[in-house]
Amino acid sequence: MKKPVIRLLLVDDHAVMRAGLANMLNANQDFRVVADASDGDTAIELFREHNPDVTLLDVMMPGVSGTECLRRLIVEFSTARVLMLSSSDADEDIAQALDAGACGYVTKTALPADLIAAIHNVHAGNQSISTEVQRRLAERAATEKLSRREIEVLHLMRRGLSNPQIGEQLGITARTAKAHVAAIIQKLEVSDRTEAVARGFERGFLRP
Amino acid sequence: MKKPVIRLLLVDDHAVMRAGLANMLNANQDFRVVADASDGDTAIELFREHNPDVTLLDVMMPGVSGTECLRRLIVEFSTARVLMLSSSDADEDIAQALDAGACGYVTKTALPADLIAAIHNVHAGNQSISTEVQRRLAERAATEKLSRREIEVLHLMRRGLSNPQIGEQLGITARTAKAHVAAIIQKLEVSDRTEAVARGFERGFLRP
DNA sequence: GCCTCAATTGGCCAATCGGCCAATTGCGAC
DNA sequence: GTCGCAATTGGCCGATTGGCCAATTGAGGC
Repeated sequence: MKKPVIRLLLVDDHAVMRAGLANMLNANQDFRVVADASDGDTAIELFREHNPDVTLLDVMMPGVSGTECLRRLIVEFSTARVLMLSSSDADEDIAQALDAGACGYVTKTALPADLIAAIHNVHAGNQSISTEVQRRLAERAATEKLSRREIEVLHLMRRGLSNPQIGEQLGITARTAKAHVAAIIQKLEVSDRTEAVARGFERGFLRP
Repeated sequence: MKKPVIRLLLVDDHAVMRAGLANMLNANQDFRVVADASDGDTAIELFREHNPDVTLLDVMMPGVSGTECLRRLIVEFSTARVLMLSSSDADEDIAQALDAGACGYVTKTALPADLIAAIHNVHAGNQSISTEVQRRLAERAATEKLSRREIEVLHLMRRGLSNPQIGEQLGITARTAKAHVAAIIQKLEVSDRTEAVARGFERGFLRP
């Protein structure tokens, strides 16, 4: 028994996925799933209780988002090793997760062997980011990112507000709102506000 | 052995999910996963080969969509029993799948026990639709649905085309394109084309 | 302390948008 | 065969949009 068992915490709102993962990982001698949660709050509680070696955390969750949950975990347990699992490959999700301190990012389309390798990697203290994810990150770095205010404006655009309405909502002039919209259109390299919103969904700034 | 084993085909582009499901379902005496596929074409081939009792089919797949795969299966094997598995709860997906002849629709947030019950249901020849899904369907029935042409126009709006450009693309007058856009805005109960596109993403007409 | 960048605001203009009126055609349903 | 609906097109008008010019302020980084 030179290899100690790696104790895992699973966090995913899809119960079927959790059960499936648990089954699969427990079948491997190297792992033992010690707890699983369907939401961020429960996840943090269970982390306190079990102090797992590696946490598998789904990015997309109702309520406390996966990324937000990650942030809170890192604040409380700076040594926590977290591997993000994601069905979304929106670059915004990836960047935010790694920014928040994730040790790795695996999309759910990855092969089981890749996932297992990633867990080992993360447990060993390395980063684990697939080439596909790295490509996405590079693509993102190439394009300008939106400022906080612009994200805010994008959310109002999505709800069908005109420039004057956006201004009113934010307590600024219609003219300024217009400037923000113009900046968004330019940065996202689109031709109008409608395509900007569409791009917002593609990039992960906006959620269905 | 009064209960014959239910032979299953799994179709999901997420390898991790497939492996997990297979593990979980094979652990149950009632089921045996006889094959699994990561895309629609392979799924149809494997169906021909194994003729499974029930097929679990993911809605969201790259290439041939889950719903399209379902349609083809039904054409070739009219008696095929297919249970749709979905991480999306967009009403458009649900309606299309059931329209195409799915025997049931289970979201991935369902409990494993619910999934198992659903498989039994479908195998017995019943429909299996969760109350949550039924609620969504009712909500959808309440609002008007878009015509084929309008869906087409919505896709062009999403790409940032103006009314004249949409007209050109479709070989119709700018004025007609405008009429379609107006119809879309009215049916989706939104205030402009931008919000219409956002709603398109929410409802499932558009994909990130 | 300086410097960059986000946020803010102004005017001007052609193009586009959304809403209102009304009309014809053709296909599938009952 | 008739009904309903989708698709098509027209004109008109006020509001909104996006692009272009330029400027000030304040916060955070080096």
